[in-house]
Amino acid sequence: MTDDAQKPQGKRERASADRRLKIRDAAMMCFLEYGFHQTGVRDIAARANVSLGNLYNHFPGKHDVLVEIAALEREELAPFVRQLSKTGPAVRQFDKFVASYAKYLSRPENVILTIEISSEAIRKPDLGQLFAENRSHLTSAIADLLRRGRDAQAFDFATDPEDAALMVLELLEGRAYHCVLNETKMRAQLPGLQMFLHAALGVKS
Amino acid sequence: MTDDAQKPQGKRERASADRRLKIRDAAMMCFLEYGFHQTGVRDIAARANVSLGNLYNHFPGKHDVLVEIAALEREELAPFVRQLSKTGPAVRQFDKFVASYAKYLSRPENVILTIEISSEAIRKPDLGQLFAENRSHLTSAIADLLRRGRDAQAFDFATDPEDAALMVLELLEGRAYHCVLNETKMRAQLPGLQMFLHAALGVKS
DNA sequence: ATATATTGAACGAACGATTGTTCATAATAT
DNA sequence: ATATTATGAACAATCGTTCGTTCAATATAT
Repeated sequence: MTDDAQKPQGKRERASADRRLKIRDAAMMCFLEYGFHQTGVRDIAARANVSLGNLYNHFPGKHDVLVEIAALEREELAPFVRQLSKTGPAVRQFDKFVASYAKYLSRPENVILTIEISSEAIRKPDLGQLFAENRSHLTSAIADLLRRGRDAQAFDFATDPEDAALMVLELLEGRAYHCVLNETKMRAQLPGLQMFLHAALGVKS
Repeated sequence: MTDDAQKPQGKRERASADRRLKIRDAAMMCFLEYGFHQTGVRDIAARANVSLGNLYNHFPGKHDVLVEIAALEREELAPFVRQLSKTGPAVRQFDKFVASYAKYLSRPENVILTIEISSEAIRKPDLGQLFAENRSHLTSAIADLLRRGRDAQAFDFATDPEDAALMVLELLEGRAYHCVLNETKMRAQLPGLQMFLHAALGVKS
């Protein structure tokens, strides 16, 4: 009868999960605004309207909150992977991916959080691995598409597809980062980017 | 008679300048090993064999030490700018630049320090500007070379040269960063990178 | 159905360590 | 003698984390 009949959760578990999300989101906003190391655990708790001690009931420590955010990023990347593995004309699909991922990267918060995570990942192996895995899902999906396109002679490039996929991604992210720092529009960069990529991948035009 | 006759410095000024360098280098090592925010001022002073208070005689604060390091990076980039503006066959010159800059980026300390600086630059305008200027010297030098090469029909690309130069740089740095995180050799990536860039810039082969 | 026991979320004071910076004092070069 | 540099103790603030405690929700026994 009650609405929690569908999901086998008690009031308690549900509330707890909500709190976790609230803390995670508050932390995201803080890390975004101040940076990871400039954010205190108290800042997160305050923004989440949660007591300091309670935060530690939901997370072992500050570091783990960032890990949770990195894991969230993985979920946000999943739709792009799915989109890439659809069937269809390779070039058209590639272009759609580039455009949509560029749009995703045009939101500064996505770029800044990625930088924050990746800079922390240098010295924190667990974050590093999570980050690398996130990335590798995307690149292998791109690589598959490139291979398929090359087999169908829609692409013509000599580089190893896996390498090429990495470079496509690095190019996209590099431009996005550049746009954030210089406060320019990512959208304005898209045509040039597309041309550059088409040339690099040998798209017939 | 004395060797400091050439440079009009007293013993004192010279010693002071040396101290400054020692502090700067010690800070570099610390930032490299622990990261900027994980490094305490005391760590820097200790590694430089300098008292805590004395460090503040040479630098207004911790932030300014990082600025000094960013300024050093500018000097390290200058040779590449000079190399780029030499005369000679455009493609050959471009390849030499890519190879030598890739070699520079193959040293992890260069990459990590750049990340450390750029991540701090997001929220510190002065660092951001310094960083952007460093970068723009390089890109405009690359852009000039690309323009020259295209005029001589050694290159064939449709993108705006300034944009193309940025993308070349982002690609190089992106790959370098990737190599640091995954602990792979930058040298192994160079051939694929060269091919990719040649295709993108329409180098006849 | 009612009473009792168990659980774990919520809280904020308290902890010890460390932060970046300042300052009075001592040493030293000019 | 004077001006500059070197020193480390002292400062206030903040750090991430732990603590004992309260209390509401759940599970169990009656």
